[in-house]
Amino acid sequence: MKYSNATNYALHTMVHIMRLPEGNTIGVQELAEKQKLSPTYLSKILTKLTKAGLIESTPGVKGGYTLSRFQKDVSFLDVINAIEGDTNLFNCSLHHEGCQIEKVMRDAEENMKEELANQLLSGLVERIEEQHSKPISKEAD
Amino acid sequence: MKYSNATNYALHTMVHIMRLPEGNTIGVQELAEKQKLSPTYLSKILTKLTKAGLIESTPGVKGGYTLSRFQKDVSFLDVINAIEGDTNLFNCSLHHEGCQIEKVMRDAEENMKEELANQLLSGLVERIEEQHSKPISKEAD
DNA sequence: ACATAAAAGACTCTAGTTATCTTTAATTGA
DNA sequence: TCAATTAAAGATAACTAGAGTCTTTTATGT
Repeated sequence: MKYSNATNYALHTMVHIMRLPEGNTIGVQELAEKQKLSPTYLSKILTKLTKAGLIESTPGVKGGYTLSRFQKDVSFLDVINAIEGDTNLFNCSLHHEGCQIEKVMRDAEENMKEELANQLLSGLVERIEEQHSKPISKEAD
Repeated sequence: MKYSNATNYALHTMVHIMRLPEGNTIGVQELAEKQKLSPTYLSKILTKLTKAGLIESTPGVKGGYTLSRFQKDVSFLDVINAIEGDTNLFNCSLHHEGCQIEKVMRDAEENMKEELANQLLSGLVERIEEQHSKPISKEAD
């Protein structure tokens, strides 16, 4: 029971794209290098993010990826759902209605998701840039 | 990304054991029947619960499983940790220190685990028995 | 010692994740 | 219009974790 690597990469990639100068696009090649992934693999992740409307893609010579002009406030949950899909962590094995166990599990899960929905990538980026502007610090996002 | 079936079975099994008359033991055969599992498979789950100290086991003729005399207040998280192990849902793929993404993910996860730690099986059992004492209700725990 | 029941070990099967490689489709610029 | 570029899609392979079975061993009570 772990979040997939893809979700991990997706979050880092989103941060990377958000830190680009306004309006800039970036290709999968360059993004892949930073995380030491094969471009084709990262490409699939980027396609998912695109389909979820978190970023926009344009093929062709001056193409690449950029932030979506529409969805401004992207949350952690948005990214997670884009990659993993919107699913429940727990489903009662007995498939009956009104399972009290399932209810408790779902409530707890909701606590986590609520927090993940409240946490915006914009806030994260702010903290990262702040961190980088401090005296001694390594590249870490 | 889902809780394992084993966790599911473990929770249902714990409820079953807790609902036994005080001091009673129950064998893996009978427990397995209720959930339509093979005894050997459920046995592994029960062994994990035993090693975690949530239940006690005695082999031999009048043996079986019973609640632990020591750990009285078993939480959902206790059961989950017994089966899945105490691990994190998210580990930064870049393996660097102070990853802000990891921090957010861990905080959110903590929200869920806190709730799971607060939710005791005893409370759950109470609600189930209450549910069963009402006019129209199906067997559902 | 014998019957019973849990524990441990070896093993299979399956599904999902993690990739890679190749082909196709869309866009730009000459 | 044609060539270069870049994303998207498809097929496939390798790996891993989870799910489950079967067999053997260990512990307990009569």
